[in-house]
Amino acid sequence: MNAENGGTITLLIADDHPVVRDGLRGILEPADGFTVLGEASGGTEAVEMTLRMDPDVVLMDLRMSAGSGVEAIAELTRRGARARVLVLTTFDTDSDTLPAIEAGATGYLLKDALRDELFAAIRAAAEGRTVLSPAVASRLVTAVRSPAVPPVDDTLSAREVQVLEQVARGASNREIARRLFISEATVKTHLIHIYGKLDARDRAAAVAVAYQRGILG
Amino acid sequence: MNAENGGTITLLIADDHPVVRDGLRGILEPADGFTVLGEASGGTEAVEMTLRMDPDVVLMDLRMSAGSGVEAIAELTRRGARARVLVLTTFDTDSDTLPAIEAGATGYLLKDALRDELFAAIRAAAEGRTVLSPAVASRLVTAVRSPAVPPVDDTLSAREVQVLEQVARGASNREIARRLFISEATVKTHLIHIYGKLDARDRAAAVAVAYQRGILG
DNA sequence: AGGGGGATCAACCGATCGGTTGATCCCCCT
DNA sequence: AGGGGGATCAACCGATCGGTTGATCCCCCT
Repeated sequence: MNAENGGTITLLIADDHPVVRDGLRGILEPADGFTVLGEASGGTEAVEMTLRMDPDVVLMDLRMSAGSGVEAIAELTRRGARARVLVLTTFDTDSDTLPAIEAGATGYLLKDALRDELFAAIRAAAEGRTVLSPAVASRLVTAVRSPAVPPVDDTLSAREVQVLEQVARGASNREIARRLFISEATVKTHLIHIYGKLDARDRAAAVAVAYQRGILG
Repeated sequence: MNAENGGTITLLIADDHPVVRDGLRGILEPADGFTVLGEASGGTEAVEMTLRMDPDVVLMDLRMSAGSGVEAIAELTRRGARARVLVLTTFDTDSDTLPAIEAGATGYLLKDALRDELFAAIRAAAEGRTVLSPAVASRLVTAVRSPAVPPVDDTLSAREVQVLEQVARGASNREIARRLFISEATVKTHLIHIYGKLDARDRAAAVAVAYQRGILG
Protein backbone atom coordinates (compact mmCIF):
# COMPACT_ATOMS: atom_id res chain seq x y z
CA MET A 1 0.00 0.00 0.00
CA ASN A 2 2.92 2.27 -0.63
CA ALA A 3 3.05 3.06 3.05
CA GLU A 4 6.67 3.90 2.49
CA ASN A 5 5.64 6.81 0.22
CA GLY A 6 4.99 9.13 3.14
CA GLY A 7 2.14 7.00 4.49
CA THR A 8 -0.18 8.30 1.73
CA ILE A 9 -2.57 6.14 -0.25
CA THR A 10 -2.32 6.64 -4.00
CA LEU A 11 -5.56 6.71 -5.95
CA LEU A 12 -6.96 6.50 -9.44
CA ILE A 13 -10.45 7.81 -10.13
CA ALA A 14 -12.40 6.12 -12.91
CA ASP A 15 -15.77 7.65 -13.80
CA ASP A 16 -17.18 8.91 -17.05
CA HIS A 17 -18.78 11.97 -15.40
CA PRO A 18 -16.33 14.90 -15.04
CA VAL A 19 -18.45 16.33 -12.27
CA VAL A 20 -18.06 13.19 -10.22
CA ARG A 21 -14.35 13.02 -10.85
CA ASP A 22 -13.94 16.63 -9.79
CA GLY A 23 -16.05 16.06 -6.73
CA LEU A 24 -14.01 13.11 -5.59
CA ARG A 25 -10.71 14.84 -6.24
CA GLY A 26 -12.03 17.88 -4.34
CA ILE A 27 -12.77 15.71 -1.36
CA LEU A 28 -9.66 13.56 -1.40
CA GLU A 29 -6.82 16.01 -2.23
CA PRO A 30 -7.32 18.25 0.82
CA ALA A 31 -7.53 15.21 3.08
CA ASP A 32 -4.51 13.79 4.79
CA GLY A 33 -3.12 10.54 3.54
CA PHE A 34 -4.56 10.45 -0.01
CA THR A 35 -2.87 11.20 -3.30
CA VAL A 36 -4.84 11.20 -6.53
CA LEU A 37 -2.54 9.97 -9.29
CA GLY A 38 -5.01 10.50 -12.11
CA GLU A 39 -8.48 10.23 -13.56
CA ALA A 40 -9.89 7.87 -16.18
CA SER A 41 -13.17 8.42 -18.03
CA GLY A 42 -13.74 4.85 -19.14
CA GLY A 43 -13.00 1.25 -18.32
CA THR A 44 -10.37 0.70 -20.93
CA GLU A 45 -8.53 3.86 -19.96
CA ALA A 46 -8.80 2.88 -16.29
CA VAL A 47 -7.05 -0.39 -16.97
CA GLU A 48 -4.29 1.24 -18.95
CA MET A 49 -3.67 3.94 -16.35
CA THR A 50 -3.77 1.51 -13.44
CA LEU A 51 -1.19 -0.71 -15.00
CA ARG A 52 1.00 2.27 -15.76
CA MET A 53 0.59 4.28 -12.54
CA ASP A 54 0.16 1.41 -10.09
CA PRO A 55 -2.13 3.16 -7.58
CA ASP A 56 -2.99 1.58 -4.23
CA VAL A 57 -6.71 1.92 -4.85
CA VAL A 58 -8.89 2.49 -7.89
CA LEU A 59 -12.22 4.21 -7.30
CA MET A 60 -14.31 2.67 -10.05
CA ASP A 61 -17.74 3.49 -11.34
CA LEU A 62 -19.49 0.57 -12.96
CA ARG A 63 -21.50 2.37 -15.62
CA MET A 64 -19.13 3.93 -18.02
CA SER A 65 -19.48 4.41 -21.75
CA ALA A 66 -15.98 3.43 -22.78
CA GLY A 67 -15.59 -0.04 -21.32
CA SER A 68 -17.70 -1.22 -18.45
CA GLY A 69 -16.42 -1.19 -14.90
CA VAL A 70 -16.94 -4.90 -14.43
CA GLU A 71 -14.90 -5.74 -17.48
CA ALA A 72 -12.16 -3.40 -16.33
CA ILE A 73 -12.06 -5.07 -12.91
CA ALA A 74 -11.90 -8.49 -14.49
CA GLU A 75 -9.09 -7.37 -16.74
CA LEU A 76 -7.08 -5.98 -13.84
CA THR A 77 -7.55 -9.19 -11.92
CA ARG A 78 -6.48 -11.20 -14.92
CA ARG A 79 -3.38 -9.09 -15.29
CA GLY A 80 -2.54 -9.46 -11.62
CA ALA A 81 -2.63 -5.72 -10.92
CA ARG A 82 -1.63 -4.80 -7.41
CA ALA A 83 -4.30 -2.11 -7.11
CA ARG A 84 -7.42 -2.76 -5.05
CA VAL A 85 -10.64 -1.75 -6.67
CA LEU A 86 -13.30 0.06 -4.67
CA VAL A 87 -16.51 0.24 -6.62
CA LEU A 88 -18.40 3.48 -6.27
CA THR A 89 -21.86 3.56 -7.76
CA THR A 90 -25.17 5.34 -7.50
CA PHE A 91 -27.34 2.28 -7.06
CA ASP A 92 -27.08 -0.47 -4.52
CA THR A 93 -29.64 -2.50 -6.41
CA ASP A 94 -27.38 -2.60 -9.39
CA SER A 95 -27.39 -5.96 -11.13
CA ASP A 96 -23.63 -5.53 -11.53
CA THR A 97 -23.02 -5.71 -7.80
CA LEU A 98 -22.32 -9.40 -7.67
CA PRO A 99 -20.48 -9.57 -11.00
CA ALA A 100 -18.23 -6.75 -9.85
CA ILE A 101 -17.33 -8.59 -6.67
CA GLU A 102 -16.88 -11.83 -8.53
CA ALA A 103 -14.62 -10.00 -10.95
CA GLY A 104 -12.37 -9.05 -8.09
CA ALA A 105 -13.56 -5.76 -6.54
CA THR A 106 -12.37 -5.36 -2.97
CA GLY A 107 -15.18 -3.06 -1.88
CA TYR A 108 -18.49 -1.69 -2.98
CA LEU A 109 -19.69 1.70 -1.84
CA LEU A 110 -22.53 4.03 -2.73
CA LYS A 111 -21.74 7.51 -3.97
CA ASP A 112 -23.96 9.02 -1.32
CA ALA A 113 -21.61 7.71 1.36
CA LEU A 114 -20.46 10.27 3.88
CA ARG A 115 -17.00 11.73 3.53
CA ASP A 116 -15.66 9.81 6.52
CA GLU A 117 -17.22 6.60 5.29
CA LEU A 118 -15.43 7.07 2.00
CA PHE A 119 -12.11 7.71 3.72
CA ALA A 120 -12.52 4.62 5.89
CA ALA A 121 -13.51 2.49 2.93
CA ILE A 122 -10.49 3.61 0.92
CA ARG A 123 -8.14 2.81 3.80
CA ALA A 124 -9.78 -0.56 4.28
CA ALA A 125 -9.56 -1.35 0.59
CA ALA A 126 -5.90 -0.32 0.55
CA GLU A 127 -5.29 -2.93 3.23
CA GLY A 128 -7.18 -5.51 1.25
CA ARG A 129 -10.14 -5.58 3.61
CA THR A 130 -13.53 -5.97 2.07
CA VAL A 131 -15.88 -3.06 2.46
CA LEU A 132 -19.50 -3.27 1.46
CA SER A 133 -22.39 -0.89 1.89
CA PRO A 134 -25.03 -2.44 4.17
CA ALA A 135 -27.51 -3.06 1.36
CA VAL A 136 -24.92 -4.75 -0.81
CA ALA A 137 -23.69 -6.80 2.12
CA SER A 138 -27.16 -8.20 2.84
CA ARG A 139 -27.72 -8.99 -0.81
CA LEU A 140 -24.45 -10.86 -0.82
CA VAL A 141 -25.40 -12.91 2.20
CA THR A 142 -28.69 -13.83 0.63
CA ALA A 143 -27.01 -14.77 -2.60
CA VAL A 144 -24.56 -16.98 -0.76
CA ARG A 145 -27.21 -18.66 1.31
CA SER A 146 -29.18 -19.67 -1.75
CA PRO A 147 -26.37 -20.38 -4.17
CA ALA A 148 -26.89 -19.54 -7.81
CA VAL A 149 -30.62 -19.06 -7.09
CA PRO A 150 -31.68 -19.97 -10.58
CA PRO A 151 -35.39 -19.16 -10.15
CA VAL A 152 -36.06 -22.88 -10.50
CA ASP A 153 -38.29 -23.59 -13.45
CA ASP A 154 -41.33 -25.45 -12.14
CA THR A 155 -42.80 -26.05 -15.54
CA LEU A 156 -42.89 -29.64 -16.67
CA SER A 157 -41.81 -30.20 -20.25
CA ALA A 158 -44.29 -31.81 -22.63
CA ARG A 159 -42.39 -35.06 -22.39
CA GLU A 160 -42.40 -34.98 -18.63
CA VAL A 161 -46.15 -34.48 -18.61
CA GLN A 162 -46.54 -37.50 -20.88
CA VAL A 163 -44.49 -39.59 -18.49
CA LEU A 164 -46.47 -38.35 -15.52
CA GLU A 165 -49.75 -39.17 -17.21
CA GLN A 166 -48.60 -42.74 -17.59
CA VAL A 167 -47.51 -42.83 -13.97
CA ALA A 168 -50.98 -41.68 -12.92
CA ARG A 169 -52.40 -44.64 -14.80
CA GLY A 170 -50.30 -47.02 -12.78
CA ALA A 171 -47.78 -47.78 -15.50
CA SER A 172 -44.38 -49.10 -14.44
CA ASN A 173 -41.25 -47.51 -15.79
CA ARG A 174 -40.91 -50.37 -18.22
CA GLU A 175 -44.45 -49.89 -19.50
CA ILE A 176 -43.95 -46.17 -19.86
CA ALA A 177 -40.78 -46.83 -21.83
CA ARG A 178 -42.61 -49.13 -24.22
CA ARG A 179 -45.53 -46.78 -24.69
CA LEU A 180 -43.40 -43.72 -25.33
CA PHE A 181 -40.80 -45.60 -27.38
CA ILE A 182 -37.89 -44.67 -25.13
CA SER A 183 -35.67 -46.63 -22.74
CA GLU A 184 -36.34 -47.17 -19.07
CA ALA A 185 -33.26 -45.11 -18.31
CA THR A 186 -34.84 -42.14 -20.01
CA VAL A 187 -38.08 -42.66 -18.15
CA LYS A 188 -36.18 -42.59 -14.88
CA THR A 189 -34.35 -39.46 -15.87
CA HIS A 190 -37.64 -37.75 -16.64
CA LEU A 191 -39.08 -38.90 -13.34
CA ILE A 192 -36.17 -37.54 -11.33
CA HIS A 193 -36.60 -34.20 -13.07
CA ILE A 194 -40.33 -34.34 -12.33
CA TYR A 195 -39.70 -35.04 -8.67
CA GLY A 196 -37.40 -32.07 -8.51
CA LYS A 197 -39.78 -29.70 -10.22
CA LEU A 198 -42.83 -30.79 -8.26
CA ASP A 199 -40.96 -31.17 -4.97
CA ALA A 200 -42.20 -34.73 -4.70
CA ARG A 201 -40.44 -37.69 -3.17
CA ASP A 202 -41.94 -40.42 -5.33
CA ARG A 203 -44.42 -41.07 -8.13
CA ALA A 204 -47.40 -41.05 -5.79
CA ALA A 205 -46.54 -37.64 -4.40
CA ALA A 206 -45.82 -36.36 -7.90
CA VAL A 207 -49.28 -37.39 -9.05
CA ALA A 208 -50.82 -35.68 -6.02
CA VAL A 209 -48.98 -32.42 -6.68
CA ALA A 210 -49.85 -32.62 -10.36
CA TYR A 211 -53.53 -32.88 -9.56
CA GLN A 212 -53.36 -30.00 -7.11
CA ARG A 213 -51.65 -27.79 -9.67
CA GLY A 214 -54.02 -28.79 -12.43
CA ILE A 215 -51.31 -30.46 -14.47
CA LEU A 216 -53.35 -33.65 -14.40
CA GLY A 217 -57.07 -34.20 -14.15
CA MET B 1 -88.15 -93.38 -13.15
CA ASN B 2 -90.56 -96.20 -12.66
CA ALA B 3 -90.26 -97.03 -16.30
CA GLU B 4 -91.27 -100.55 -15.33
CA ASN B 5 -94.67 -99.27 -14.20
CA GLY B 6 -96.05 -99.24 -17.74
CA GLY B 7 -93.56 -96.57 -18.88
CA THR B 8 -95.54 -93.88 -17.10
CA ILE B 9 -94.03 -91.02 -15.09
CA THR B 10 -95.59 -90.62 -11.66
CA LEU B 11 -96.20 -87.09 -10.46
CA LEU B 12 -96.98 -85.08 -7.38
CA ILE B 13 -98.42 -81.59 -7.74
CA ALA B 14 -97.56 -79.06 -5.01
CA ASP B 15 -99.27 -75.69 -5.24
CA ASP B 16 -101.43 -73.78 -2.79
CA HIS B 17 -103.84 -72.66 -5.48
CA PRO B 18 -106.57 -75.26 -6.19
CA VAL B 19 -107.16 -73.75 -9.58
CA VAL B 20 -103.53 -74.36 -10.57
CA ARG B 21 -103.59 -77.88 -9.23
CA ASP B 22 -106.76 -78.66 -11.16
CA GLY B 23 -105.35 -77.09 -14.28
CA LEU B 24 -102.19 -79.16 -14.15
CA ARG B 25 -104.06 -82.35 -13.40
CA GLY B 26 -106.44 -81.59 -16.26
CA ILE B 27 -103.51 -81.27 -18.62
CA LEU B 28 -101.49 -84.22 -17.41
CA GLU B 29 -104.07 -86.98 -16.78
CA PRO B 30 -105.31 -87.16 -20.34
CA ALA B 31 -101.81 -87.23 -21.69
CA ASP B 32 -99.97 -90.43 -22.36
CA GLY B 33 -97.22 -91.40 -19.94
CA PHE B 34 -98.12 -89.33 -16.89
CA THR B 35 -99.79 -90.45 -13.68
CA VAL B 36 -100.67 -87.91 -11.00
CA LEU B 37 -100.28 -89.62 -7.65
CA GLY B 38 -101.57 -86.72 -5.59
CA GLU B 39 -101.70 -83.03 -4.79
CA ALA B 40 -100.19 -81.05 -1.95
CA SER B 41 -101.22 -77.53 -1.00
CA GLY B 42 -98.09 -76.58 0.94
CA GLY B 43 -94.42 -77.30 1.30
CA THR B 44 -94.66 -79.38 4.41
CA GLU B 45 -97.40 -81.52 2.96
CA ALA B 46 -95.43 -81.88 -0.27
CA VAL B 47 -92.47 -83.29 1.61
CA GLU B 48 -94.61 -85.75 3.53
CA MET B 49 -96.48 -86.94 0.45
CA THR B 50 -93.33 -87.23 -1.65
CA LEU B 51 -91.63 -89.38 0.93
CA ARG B 52 -94.71 -91.57 1.23
CA MET B 53 -95.73 -91.85 -2.42
CA ASP B 54 -92.29 -91.70 -4.04
CA PRO B 55 -93.25 -89.98 -7.30
CA ASP B 56 -90.78 -89.65 -10.16
CA VAL B 57 -91.28 -85.91 -10.37
CA VAL B 58 -92.68 -83.24 -8.08
CA LEU B 59 -94.15 -80.16 -9.75
CA MET B 60 -93.42 -77.56 -7.13
CA ASP B 61 -94.60 -73.97 -6.77
CA LEU B 62 -92.22 -71.83 -4.79
CA ARG B 63 -94.68 -69.48 -3.14
CA MET B 64 -96.90 -71.45 -0.88
CA SER B 65 -98.39 -70.46 2.43
CA ALA B 66 -97.76 -73.66 4.34
CA GLY B 67 -94.04 -74.16 3.99
CA SER B 68 -92.06 -72.51 1.21
CA GLY B 69 -91.11 -74.40 -1.89
CA VAL B 70 -87.40 -73.78 -1.43
CA GLU B 71 -87.49 -75.21 2.07
CA ALA B 72 -89.42 -78.23 0.86
CA ILE B 73 -86.85 -78.86 -1.88
CA ALA B 74 -84.01 -78.55 0.59
CA GLU B 75 -85.74 -80.98 2.93
CA LEU B 76 -86.26 -83.54 0.20
CA THR B 77 -82.63 -83.26 -0.82
CA ARG B 78 -81.56 -83.67 2.76
CA ARG B 79 -83.70 -86.77 3.12
CA GLY B 80 -82.33 -88.25 -0.06
CA ALA B 81 -85.70 -88.45 -1.78
CA ARG B 82 -85.60 -90.13 -5.18
CA ALA B 83 -88.05 -87.66 -6.68
CA ARG B 84 -86.86 -84.95 -9.02
CA VAL B 85 -88.26 -81.52 -8.38
CA LEU B 86 -89.43 -79.37 -11.27
CA VAL B 87 -90.14 -75.86 -10.10
CA LEU B 88 -93.15 -74.24 -11.68
CA THR B 89 -93.63 -70.58 -10.94
CA THR B 90 -95.22 -67.46 -12.29
CA PHE B 91 -92.17 -65.23 -12.26
CA ASP B 92 -88.83 -65.84 -13.87
CA THR B 93 -87.42 -62.88 -12.00
CA ASP B 94 -88.19 -64.56 -8.74
CA SER B 95 -85.46 -64.07 -6.18
CA ASP B 96 -85.96 -67.70 -5.22
CA THR B 97 -84.72 -68.97 -8.56
CA LEU B 98 -81.17 -69.50 -7.54
CA PRO B 99 -81.97 -70.68 -4.01
CA ALA B 100 -84.36 -73.26 -5.45
CA ILE B 101 -81.69 -74.61 -7.77
CA GLU B 102 -79.11 -74.54 -5.05
CA ALA B 103 -81.56 -76.45 -2.82
CA GLY B 104 -81.69 -79.22 -5.37
CA ALA B 105 -84.37 -78.50 -7.95
CA THR B 106 -83.77 -80.34 -11.21
CA GLY B 107 -85.63 -77.88 -13.39
CA TYR B 108 -87.23 -74.48 -13.35
CA LEU B 109 -90.18 -73.67 -15.60
CA LEU B 110 -92.65 -70.82 -15.95
CA LYS B 111 -96.32 -71.54 -15.58
CA ASP B 112 -97.03 -69.92 -18.92
CA ALA B 113 -95.03 -72.64 -20.62
CA LEU B 114 -96.77 -74.34 -23.50
CA ARG B 115 -98.29 -77.77 -22.93
CA ASP B 116 -95.61 -79.56 -24.94
CA GLU B 117 -92.88 -77.63 -23.18
CA LEU B 118 -94.27 -78.79 -19.87
CA PHE B 119 -94.39 -82.43 -21.05
CA ALA B 120 -90.82 -82.25 -22.33
CA ALA B 121 -89.64 -80.65 -19.14
CA ILE B 122 -91.27 -83.31 -16.98
CA ARG B 123 -89.72 -86.09 -19.02
CA ALA B 124 -86.33 -84.39 -18.86
CA ALA B 125 -86.64 -83.93 -15.12
CA ALA B 126 -87.63 -87.56 -14.67
CA GLU B 127 -84.38 -88.51 -16.34
CA GLY B 128 -82.44 -86.16 -14.16
CA ARG B 129 -81.72 -83.69 -16.92
CA THR B 130 -81.75 -80.05 -16.01
CA VAL B 131 -84.45 -77.96 -17.63
CA LEU B 132 -84.51 -74.22 -17.32
CA SER B 133 -86.64 -71.56 -18.91
CA PRO B 134 -84.52 -69.32 -21.13
CA ALA B 135 -84.73 -66.33 -18.80
CA VAL B 136 -83.73 -68.40 -15.81
CA ALA B 137 -80.93 -70.02 -17.77
CA SER B 138 -79.41 -66.70 -18.72
CA ARG B 139 -79.69 -65.43 -15.18
CA LEU B 140 -77.86 -68.52 -14.03
CA VAL B 141 -75.07 -68.06 -16.51
CA THR B 142 -74.64 -64.48 -15.46
CA ALA B 143 -74.64 -65.48 -11.83
CA VAL B 144 -72.02 -68.11 -12.49
CA ARG B 145 -69.86 -65.84 -14.56
CA SER B 146 -69.69 -63.20 -11.84
CA PRO B 147 -69.68 -65.42 -8.79
CA ALA B 148 -71.37 -64.09 -5.71
CA VAL B 149 -71.43 -60.64 -7.37
CA PRO B 150 -71.17 -58.83 -4.08
CA PRO B 151 -71.75 -55.31 -5.49
CA VAL B 152 -68.14 -54.57 -4.53
CA ASP B 153 -67.98 -51.81 -2.00
CA ASP B 154 -65.89 -49.02 -3.49
CA THR B 155 -65.95 -46.90 -0.40
CA LEU B 156 -62.65 -46.46 1.34
CA SER B 157 -62.74 -46.83 5.09
CA ALA B 158 -61.64 -43.90 7.23
CA ARG B 159 -58.39 -45.68 7.95
CA GLU B 160 -57.75 -46.36 4.30
CA VAL B 161 -58.27 -42.70 3.49
CA GLN B 162 -55.74 -41.77 6.16
CA VAL B 163 -53.22 -44.13 4.61
CA LEU B 164 -53.89 -42.80 1.14
CA GLU B 165 -53.44 -39.22 2.32
CA GLN B 166 -50.00 -40.14 3.55
CA VAL B 167 -49.21 -41.86 0.28
CA ALA B 168 -50.18 -38.70 -1.59
CA ARG B 169 -47.64 -36.82 0.49
CA GLY B 170 -44.91 -39.16 -0.64
CA ALA B 171 -44.64 -41.10 2.60
CA SER B 172 -43.11 -44.57 2.45
CA ASN B 173 -44.90 -47.48 4.06
CA ARG B 174 -42.54 -47.23 7.00
CA GLU B 175 -43.27 -43.56 7.48
CA ILE B 176 -46.99 -44.13 7.23
CA ALA B 177 -46.70 -46.85 9.85
CA ARG B 178 -44.90 -44.53 12.24
CA ARG B 179 -47.31 -41.68 11.71
CA LEU B 180 -50.42 -43.78 12.17
CA PHE B 181 -48.94 -45.88 14.98
CA ILE B 182 -49.39 -49.20 13.18
CA SER B 183 -47.01 -51.72 11.65
CA GLU B 184 -45.79 -51.71 8.08
CA ALA B 185 -47.67 -54.97 7.55
CA THR B 186 -50.92 -53.22 8.35
CA VAL B 187 -50.09 -50.36 6.05
CA LYS B 188 -49.52 -52.83 3.24
CA THR B 189 -52.79 -54.58 3.98
CA HIS B 190 -54.63 -51.27 3.78
CA LEU B 191 -52.88 -50.42 0.54
CA ILE B 192 -53.83 -53.69 -1.10
CA HIS B 193 -57.44 -53.09 -0.11
CA ILE B 194 -57.20 -49.57 -1.49
CA TYR B 195 -55.81 -50.82 -4.79
CA GLY B 196 -58.71 -53.25 -5.03
CA LYS B 197 -61.36 -50.67 -4.29
CA LEU B 198 -59.94 -48.01 -6.56
CA ASP B 199 -58.95 -50.45 -9.29
CA ALA B 200 -55.40 -49.13 -9.14
CA ARG B 201 -52.16 -51.00 -9.74
CA ASP B 202 -49.92 -49.01 -7.45
CA ARG B 203 -49.83 -46.04 -5.10
CA ALA B 204 -49.42 -43.54 -7.91
CA ALA B 205 -52.52 -44.79 -9.71
CA ALA B 206 -54.43 -44.92 -6.44
CA VAL B 207 -53.65 -41.26 -5.80
CA ALA B 208 -54.78 -40.38 -9.31
CA VAL B 209 -58.09 -42.20 -8.94
CA ALA B 210 -58.60 -40.66 -5.51
CA TYR B 211 -58.22 -37.19 -6.93
CA GLN B 212 -60.58 -37.94 -9.78
CA ARG B 213 -63.21 -39.24 -7.40
CA GLY B 214 -62.78 -36.38 -5.00
CA ILE B 215 -61.48 -38.57 -2.21
CA LEU B 216 -58.36 -36.46 -2.09
CA GLY B 217 -57.76 -32.80 -2.94
C1' DA C 1 -74.05 -68.50 18.00
C1' DG C 2 -72.16 -67.83 13.88
C1' DG C 3 -70.75 -64.82 9.93
C1' DG C 4 -68.89 -60.65 7.78
C1' DG C 5 -66.08 -56.62 7.82
C1' DG C 6 -62.55 -53.63 9.57
C1' DA C 7 -58.17 -53.34 11.67
C1' DT C 8 -54.23 -55.37 13.13
C1' DC C 9 -49.71 -58.19 12.54
C1' DA C 10 -45.76 -61.52 10.74
C1' DA C 11 -42.77 -63.46 7.33
C1' DC C 12 -41.26 -64.13 2.89
C1' DC C 13 -39.82 -62.81 -1.93
C1' DG C 14 -39.40 -61.29 -6.62
C1' DA C 15 -40.08 -56.91 -9.02
C1' DT C 16 -39.65 -52.25 -9.29
C1' DC C 17 -38.13 -47.87 -7.83
C1' DG C 18 -35.17 -43.95 -6.77
C1' DG C 19 -30.64 -42.21 -6.93
C1' DT C 20 -25.99 -41.68 -8.83
C1' DT C 21 -22.51 -41.17 -12.30
C1' DG C 22 -21.33 -40.31 -16.74
C1' DA C 23 -22.34 -39.69 -21.42
C1' DT C 24 -24.25 -38.18 -26.30
C1' DC C 25 -27.01 -35.39 -29.36
C1' DC C 26 -29.65 -31.50 -30.84
C1' DC C 27 -31.42 -26.90 -30.69
C1' DC C 28 -31.39 -22.19 -29.49
C1' DC C 29 -29.39 -18.04 -27.81
C1' DT C 30 -25.59 -15.09 -27.08
C1' DA D 1 -17.94 -20.68 -30.52
C1' DG D 2 -19.43 -21.76 -26.36
C1' DG D 3 -23.19 -22.54 -22.87
C1' DG D 4 -27.71 -24.12 -21.28
C1' DG D 5 -31.65 -27.02 -21.60
C1' DG D 6 -34.24 -30.89 -23.24
C1' DA D 7 -34.13 -35.59 -24.50
C1' DT D 8 -31.85 -39.66 -24.79
C1' DC D 9 -29.17 -43.88 -22.88
C1' DA D 10 -26.20 -47.27 -19.80
C1' DA D 11 -24.89 -49.49 -15.59
C1' DC D 12 -25.04 -50.12 -10.92
C1' DC D 13 -27.25 -50.73 -6.22
C1' DG D 14 -29.63 -50.37 -1.90
C1' DA D 15 -34.38 -49.45 -0.52
C1' DT D 16 -39.00 -50.02 -1.04
C1' DC D 17 -43.02 -51.97 -2.95
C1' DG D 18 -46.65 -55.23 -4.10
C1' DG D 19 -48.37 -59.72 -3.42
C1' DT D 20 -49.19 -63.95 -0.81
C1' DT D 21 -50.33 -66.76 3.10
C1' DG D 22 -52.03 -67.16 7.44
C1' DA D 23 -53.54 -65.33 11.66
C1' DT D 24 -55.90 -62.59 15.73
C1' DC D 25 -59.20 -59.40 17.68
C1' DC D 26 -63.28 -56.66 17.91
C1' DC D 27 -67.77 -55.09 16.60
C1' DC D 28 -72.19 -55.49 14.62
C1' DC D 29 -76.01 -57.88 12.66
C1' DT D 30 -78.82 -61.81 12.17
